[in-house]
Amino acid sequence: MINGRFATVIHILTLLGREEGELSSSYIAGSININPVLVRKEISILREAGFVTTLEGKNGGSRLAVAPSKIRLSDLYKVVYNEGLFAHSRNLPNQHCAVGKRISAIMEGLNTEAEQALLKRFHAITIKDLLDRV
Amino acid sequence: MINGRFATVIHILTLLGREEGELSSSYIAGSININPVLVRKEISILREAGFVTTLEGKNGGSRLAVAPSKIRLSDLYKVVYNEGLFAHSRNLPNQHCAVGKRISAIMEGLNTEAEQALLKRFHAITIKDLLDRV
DNA sequence: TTGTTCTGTAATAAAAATAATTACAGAATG
DNA sequence: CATTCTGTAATTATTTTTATTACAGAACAA
Repeated sequence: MINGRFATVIHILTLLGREEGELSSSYIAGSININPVLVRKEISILREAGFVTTLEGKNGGSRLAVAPSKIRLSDLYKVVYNEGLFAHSRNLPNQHCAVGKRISAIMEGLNTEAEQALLKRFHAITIKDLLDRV
Repeated sequence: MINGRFATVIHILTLLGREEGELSSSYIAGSININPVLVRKEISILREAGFVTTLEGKNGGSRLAVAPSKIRLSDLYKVVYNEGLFAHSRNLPNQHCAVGKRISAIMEGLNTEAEQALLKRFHAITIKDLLDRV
C-alpha cells in the first residue's frame, strides 16, 4: 500500500507550484495538517533530487527549482520508494520447502512487474496536471 | 506499499496448487514462517471468495476450489485490498487552503489510476504462472 | 549588533498498524 | 472419546509511522 510520504510530497509540490515566492515549512505543514519537521524532511529529499531550492533564515522557505510540467509522478515515486512497492516479509520463508525457497524471488519479480506498470502510468502525470485539477 | 497479506495469500495458494490433498494451517504457516492463526484468517477470506474449500476436524485442512489457471492476481488483489492502494492520510488536509481542500479528491483519482494500472498487469498473471516459476 | 524567524537534524515519545500468542468451542476421524 | 484439526475472539508484542522537543546555524531587519 502506498503510504503517506508519496501523498505528502505531491501535496508539497502542488503548493509550491501555485505560489511565486518561498513557502515556509510551517505554512506547508498547516495545509497538509502534519508536523513541520516531516515537511522539512521530505523537502530535504526533494532538494537533493533537484526539484526544489531552499532559502534559510528569516523569510526563508522553499520554491520549485523546475517547472511543474517537468516533475513527473514517476520521478517522485522513485524518490520516495527506494525500497520497492512490495514490503518483503520480515520472516524468511522456510527454505526447506520448495515453495518457500522460491517464493521470495517470485515476489521480487512480481514487485518489479507491478512497479513497472505503476511507473508507466505515473510517467504520464506531472505536477502541472495536478495543478490543473486543483 | 503493498503489505504482507498479499504475499501471504499468494504463498498459500501456490502451496495449495502443488498438492493433491488438504493442507493444514500449521503446515502452511511453517512454509511461510508466520503464525497459523494468520493463515486461517486469510484462508477464511479466500474461502468466502470461493478460491478454496476447507475440511474441519482431524486430518482437515484446505485445498483449491478452482484450477490454478483460473485464479488471477487481480482477483487476489481485490480480495485483500478492500480499502485501496493509497492509504488516505489520517489527518484531514486544511480545508481553508485551496490545495488542501482539493487534494483528497485528487489523491483519490490517482489511487484509481494507479490501481487500474496494477490490476491490468495482475489480470494477466495467475497462480498457475507462479507454479511454473517455482 | 542583536533579536526574530526561518531551516536542518538528531533524539525521543506517542500513536497506529501489523503480527504473534493464548484460549477455547466445535467438527471430523479413528 | 481422545486426538487433531478449524474458527474466532481477545490480548499482547513488535514494528512502523508520525509527532514532538530541542537546539545550532542562516538570513534578515531594526
